[in-house]
Amino acid sequence: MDSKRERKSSLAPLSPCPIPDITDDELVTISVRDLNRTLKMRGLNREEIVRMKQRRRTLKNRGYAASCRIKRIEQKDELETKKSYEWTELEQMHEDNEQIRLDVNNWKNKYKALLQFAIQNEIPIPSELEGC
Amino acid sequence: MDSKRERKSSLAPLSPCPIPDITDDELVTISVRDLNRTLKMRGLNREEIVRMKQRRRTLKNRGYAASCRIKRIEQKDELETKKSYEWTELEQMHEDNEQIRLDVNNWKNKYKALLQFAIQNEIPIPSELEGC
DNA sequence: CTGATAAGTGAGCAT
DNA sequence: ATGCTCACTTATCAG
Repeated sequence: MDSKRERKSSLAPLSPCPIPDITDDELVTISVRDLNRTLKMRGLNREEIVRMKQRRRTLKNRGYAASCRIKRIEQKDELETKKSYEWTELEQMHEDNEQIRLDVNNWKNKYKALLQFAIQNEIPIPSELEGC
Repeated sequence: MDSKRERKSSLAPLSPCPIPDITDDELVTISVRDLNRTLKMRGLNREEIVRMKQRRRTLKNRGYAASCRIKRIEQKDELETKKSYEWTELEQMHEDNEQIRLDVNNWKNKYKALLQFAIQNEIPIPSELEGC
C-alpha cells in the first residue's frame, strides 16, 4: 500500500569516486572554480577529472529532475485547489440566486396584490403604475 | 523553440539481440508461450534466453512509461478543461444574478410606487397589503 | 555551463 | 507475468 520508494542510488557504480573524502553533497555544492582547484591539488589525471565532472553533472541533474517532479505535483495540486474553490463559489452562487429569485416573487406578489386590491375596489390607477 | 525530443534508443547496446530476425516490436507483442517456443527452437542457451526475457521486459517497461506520461498529461488537460468550464459557468451565473437583481428592483419599485400613490391619495389599504 | 524536461531504465508494489 | 509509478539517468534544448 504505502510503499517506501527510496531508490538504491546506482550512481556510485557508474563513476567510482576517486576522491572518497568529497561527498556527493559537497561535489554538487562546490563552485566549478573551487572544484577545479581541488582536483588539481589532488593531482588527479585527465580521466579522473572528467569522471568527477560527469559525476557532478549527474548529481546536478538528479536535483533538477527532483525539482521538476515536485513542480509538476505542485501545479497539479494548485489546479485542483482552484477547481475545488470555483466549485464552492458556484454552489454559493446557486444559493444566492435562489434567494434572489424568492425576493423577486415576493415583491412581484406584493405588487400584484395591491393592484388586485385597486381593481376590486374600482380605484382608478394612473397607467404608468400598472405596468403589469 | 520546438524541439524534436526523439531519443536515440539506447536499448540495443544494453542487450545485444541474439536473434536479429525478431524485431523489438515482435518481441513485445508475442505471447510468452510463443516466445518460449521460438527461443527453444532457435536453440538459444540459458544466458541468451535470460537476456531476451530481460529485453522483452525492458521494452514493455518503455511502453508502460509512455502510457504513464500520456495519462498524466491527459489528466492535467482534463482538469484544466473542467476548470475553464466552471469558470465560464461562474461568469454566466454572475450575469444571471445581475439580471435577477434588476428584476427585484423593478418589482420593488412598482410596488412602492403604487403604495406611494395610495398614500398620496389617502386610499386606505388593508394592513396585510402594506408589507413594506 | 546551468537548469529544465522528455524519454528511457530499473526497482518495487499490486493484481 | 503484467502494468503502473517513482526515482534516476541521459539526451537535448534554451538561456
